[in-house]
Amino acid sequence: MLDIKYLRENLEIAKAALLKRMEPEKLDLETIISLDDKRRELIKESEALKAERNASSKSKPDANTIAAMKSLGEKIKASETDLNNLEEELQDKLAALPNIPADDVVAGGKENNEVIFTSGKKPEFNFDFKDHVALAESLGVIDYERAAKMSGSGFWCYRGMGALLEWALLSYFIAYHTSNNYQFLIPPFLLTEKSAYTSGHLPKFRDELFWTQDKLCLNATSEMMLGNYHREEILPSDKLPLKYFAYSPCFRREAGSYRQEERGMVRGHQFNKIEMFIFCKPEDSWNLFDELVKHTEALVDGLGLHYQVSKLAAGDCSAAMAKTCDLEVWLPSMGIYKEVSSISNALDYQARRGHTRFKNKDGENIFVHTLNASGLATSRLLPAILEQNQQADGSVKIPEVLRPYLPGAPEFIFPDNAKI
RNA sequence: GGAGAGGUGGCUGAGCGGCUGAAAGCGGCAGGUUGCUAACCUGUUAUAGGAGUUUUGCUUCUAUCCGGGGUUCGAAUCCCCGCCUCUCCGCCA
Repeated sequence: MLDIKYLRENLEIAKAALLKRMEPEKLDLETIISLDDKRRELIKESEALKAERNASSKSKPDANTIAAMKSLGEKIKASETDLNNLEEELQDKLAALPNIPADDVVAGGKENNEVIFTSGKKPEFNFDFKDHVALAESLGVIDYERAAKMSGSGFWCYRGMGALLEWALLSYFIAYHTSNNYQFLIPPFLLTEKSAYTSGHLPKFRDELFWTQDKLCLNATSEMMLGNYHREEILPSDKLPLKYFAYSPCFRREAGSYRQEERGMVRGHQFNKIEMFIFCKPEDSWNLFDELVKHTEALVDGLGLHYQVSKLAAGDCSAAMAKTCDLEVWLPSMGIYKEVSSISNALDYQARRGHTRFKNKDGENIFVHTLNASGLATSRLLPAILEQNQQADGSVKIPEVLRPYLPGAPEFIFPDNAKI
């Protein structure tokens, strides 16, 4: 959420910046400001009435005063109702505004995304290469059919070497983040509606979430959890920045999104992800943003995959974020790069919603900045590893960093002709 | 799922429907005392939002005792609903 005071004082700057990501006809800051003007008037009015009441309630009033206060009480109630309605309207309008894009974020949508870094080269195959679905089938690492039988479409079951490889990836990430002094959290995988609002995923993604009969929803990214971790807290300033990473499965309905381009594990209802999350002082957030980009790059470099990093245009960043970079791995069978990590700086936008603050030198409570980055989502890495590392004989070379986490530290996965 | 107990400032913990933003203690901060430390003494000590102002300080008002409603001229205090914590019983692939 943006700061109404900031908007009042920097109307033109804010407007210009927001237009980088919004349609002009959808941006109406003037209405918001005038609602706030009205809100201030009502506060003045209602507080004057209350002051009057408080003045005569300091001691026992006489009969006349009691009669007068009775009608005053009704006025107060009416004025409070007006104020509440108005505040709700203002909050809704304010909450619907996206974050102000950072200065170096260009205007427009996806088409203006800019590749800022490329690592490695597209692998070339002098044989008929397979896509990851075919590879997973012949290697016996993923069981799509039985997963569909158990859970319906959009799920898969890791099997044997596939399950071990998935676990190895997670272990590799965990070891990496731990060595960088990020603290490991395994959060609950169900969260309350309030938490989903605070994280900014509601109301927008209501239909994308799975809901339980207890009005809890399944975690769709642990960013939802981590953003709430220090909700309504004043963090000790000497403990900042607080660096966390969390593991969680992520559940998404992905209603109606199936396309040929998203076969296999590229998009599903459940996948594993490790998420980095930082709470920091405002002056540190852009340095930490760069740090997060470096960490995600280092993880993919370690796996030896070809990838690119894109800086997203304003319209393609999620609403809470001032700037986002995506790290995308190359999927040869599709001829495209697919996102495995999204690195974002929310500035104080999320913290304002969650009331996460710290005390600065002058004793003032200031909203922290929050950043998050996947580190990483496995469901597109495994396809990239299978496809980019496939050999002429149908085997797949296992990235060296993962071998220590696999029994016998194997160099290759071979087709499994004995599977049932 | 059933029965009960509870939730008050940074912490412990009082609290009678009105003079209680809230006693007392602890802690924190500033100062004093003091060879040093400890002890002691004095003062100070929440957050948010309005308004004013000689505008970075100060004045003033309002709200906040888990949250939301209600009763009342007036609620930390009484009533209802919810959330959370604890105890006991039941259930538990």
